[in-house]
Amino acid sequence: MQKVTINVVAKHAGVSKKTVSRVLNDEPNVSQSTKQKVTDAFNELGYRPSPQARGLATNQSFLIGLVYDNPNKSYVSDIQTGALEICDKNGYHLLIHPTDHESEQSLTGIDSLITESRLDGLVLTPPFSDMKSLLEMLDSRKIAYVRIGATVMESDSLCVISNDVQAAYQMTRYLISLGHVQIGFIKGHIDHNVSEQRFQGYCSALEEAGIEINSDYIQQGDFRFTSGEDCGRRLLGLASPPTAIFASNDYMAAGVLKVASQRRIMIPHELSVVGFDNAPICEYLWPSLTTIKQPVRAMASQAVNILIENIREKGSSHEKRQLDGELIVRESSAPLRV
Amino acid sequence: MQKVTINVVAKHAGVSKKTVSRVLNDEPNVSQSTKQKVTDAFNELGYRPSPQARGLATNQSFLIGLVYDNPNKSYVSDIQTGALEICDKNGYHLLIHPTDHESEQSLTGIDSLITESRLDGLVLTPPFSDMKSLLEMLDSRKIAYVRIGATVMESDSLCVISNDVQAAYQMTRYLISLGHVQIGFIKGHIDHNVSEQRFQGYCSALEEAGIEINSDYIQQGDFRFTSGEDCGRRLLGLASPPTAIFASNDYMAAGVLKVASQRRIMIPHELSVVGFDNAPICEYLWPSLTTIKQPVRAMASQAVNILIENIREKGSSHEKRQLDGELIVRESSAPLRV
DNA sequence: TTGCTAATTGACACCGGTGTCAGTATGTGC
DNA sequence: GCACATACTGACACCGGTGTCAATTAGCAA
Repeated sequence: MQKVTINVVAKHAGVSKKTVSRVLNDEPNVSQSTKQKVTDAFNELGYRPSPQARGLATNQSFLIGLVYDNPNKSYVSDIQTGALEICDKNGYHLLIHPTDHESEQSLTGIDSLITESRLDGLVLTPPFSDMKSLLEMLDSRKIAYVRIGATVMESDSLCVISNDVQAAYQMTRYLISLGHVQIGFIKGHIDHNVSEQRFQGYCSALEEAGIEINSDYIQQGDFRFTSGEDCGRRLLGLASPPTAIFASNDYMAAGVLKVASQRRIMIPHELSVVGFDNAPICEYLWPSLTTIKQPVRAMASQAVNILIENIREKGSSHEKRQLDGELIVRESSAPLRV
Repeated sequence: MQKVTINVVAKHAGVSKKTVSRVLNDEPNVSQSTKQKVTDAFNELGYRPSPQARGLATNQSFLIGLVYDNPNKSYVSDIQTGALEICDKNGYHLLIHPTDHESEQSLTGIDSLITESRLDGLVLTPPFSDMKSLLEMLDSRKIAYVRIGATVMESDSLCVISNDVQAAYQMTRYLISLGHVQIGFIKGHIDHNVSEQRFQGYCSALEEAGIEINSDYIQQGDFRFTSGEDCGRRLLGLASPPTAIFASNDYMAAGVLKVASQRRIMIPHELSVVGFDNAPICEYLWPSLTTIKQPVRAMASQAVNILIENIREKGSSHEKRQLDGELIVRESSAPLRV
């Protein structure tokens, strides 16, 4: 069984290889009858065009790079799944590129990834979505890219973001609807723009409900488990502690759960604790964690979708899309006990 | 700034493109002076050879596929990290291919991945490592592959495995050393060969210590959180419950923790609970979980290492490697209270 | 039927590298 | 000095597709 090349197909169908190429690419000006002959030959021979040769001729690689630096393995996995789904559908492949965003080499690493692999496009996740030097490099090299979860807007780039303000607002309203008034909040890492957005959602829900914002109830965390413990300890140590705590992510919420458990505080009866992100731990904690599920996977697939569209149309579109999060109620939240 | 091809380099260095190619591939029979000229040209022009063209000429793709179907995102992430590390070092790229091992299409999916992307090699993770139909297909198509965590041995294939028997033995010995004699065990999914291996390790440690194996203490789980709950409930409901429970993975151990917590059983003072795998939840649970850390990442990098070696040497080696796990002691285990 | 436009097809160069092989330069033993 | 092996080097075809452009065929009005 020798290799089935375009020449073999052409001979088999009795046409020139250029005509085979035309059928392959759905080009116009091919008669129905020849098209049929060629298609039959495809099937009979089990022909698969070589992406290498194709790429060499068209200066494409059918490769899309995914850049990330996220310790949250679940997030990365969801992003990959969403991206792959669309890549597969369109005959593209995904090259994953985890890299340390604080390292000097991350930029040159991405640079050489592009030149070496001849990437057709790049998917950026936070914090790369907002990394100015990177965006400038990509712009100057005219590489197509799409930014996921970017907070700094630029008019001429593709972008898919989640509505964190709205999600945090929704969560806070939910807690209020349970009767809570004393609601603590643990902020995320100060460098991450989403931290501010989530805090904003919290604030606007309180304001809307006419609840005064108590600065004692607001603690600065950094998205890590241990910071959740610290902030939880401070909140629960207050003279008049909150009856509900909203942590900006699930790991910090888990930290609060631990502290509460150590102090024999019954959750959710004495205290409601909620998180953000729907990390896998939510289900394995006891009690399981009420949280916001981010449309991570959907964001990734939409991102790749508009990226591929953009590649095909040579950068004509500048689409931006925004997706909403979803409230997932589990065991860690309950109505306020009167 | 036009594209820097091999022709440009050749002109710049004043040699033929073939000579440039020789330097590129470290071929013999190039004089020191020419080599220097060409190398200088490389640097001055920032030349990067096109993998597409190279691949077209040599019938290689410099692409390695990674096949998996594992709901454990942390495991997948570690595998990817380990594999990528070595790929990068050797100028290969990794194509990830998650697929449902129970689906009929998984086999054809892998098949078309190979033909379409012209993969140079494949890394298989469980359960694909032991999927006979897949291995036969790869053998007949003469695709190089390496199996991670395979349990069925075949003499002529590359293989990297972990020593689960030894790890489970080590864990059980640790519990015994704490003074425990009544040690419960929750078996893993009956279809996974590692389940039996872990159970074996448990048994042999007990035997060695002269502790009789009590069949009441052995429960059949399926690696899932809920099965951990069920088995935990049964074990703790015994007239003479165990003082330590060894679950075959961390999720089931988390289930036991939940049940214990609901029953107000103090861990680790009244009951030691240990898991296996070192999943991320170990650190976020309270108390944090004593477990076995599998050398997942190292296994992946070694796998890719021997795979690439094999590709280069045209399948001459049939190496097998075995790596040991590591006991990680956290808060969930303590000496038996007398 | 003729003339003209539009649709269809194929010859051939080219993408950017590598393999083959023949040609030239260099070194060695006599 | 010569014969010969050995070290370098480059011309050219080729990998498997696509782009260009010219040639052929078909369709249709006059």
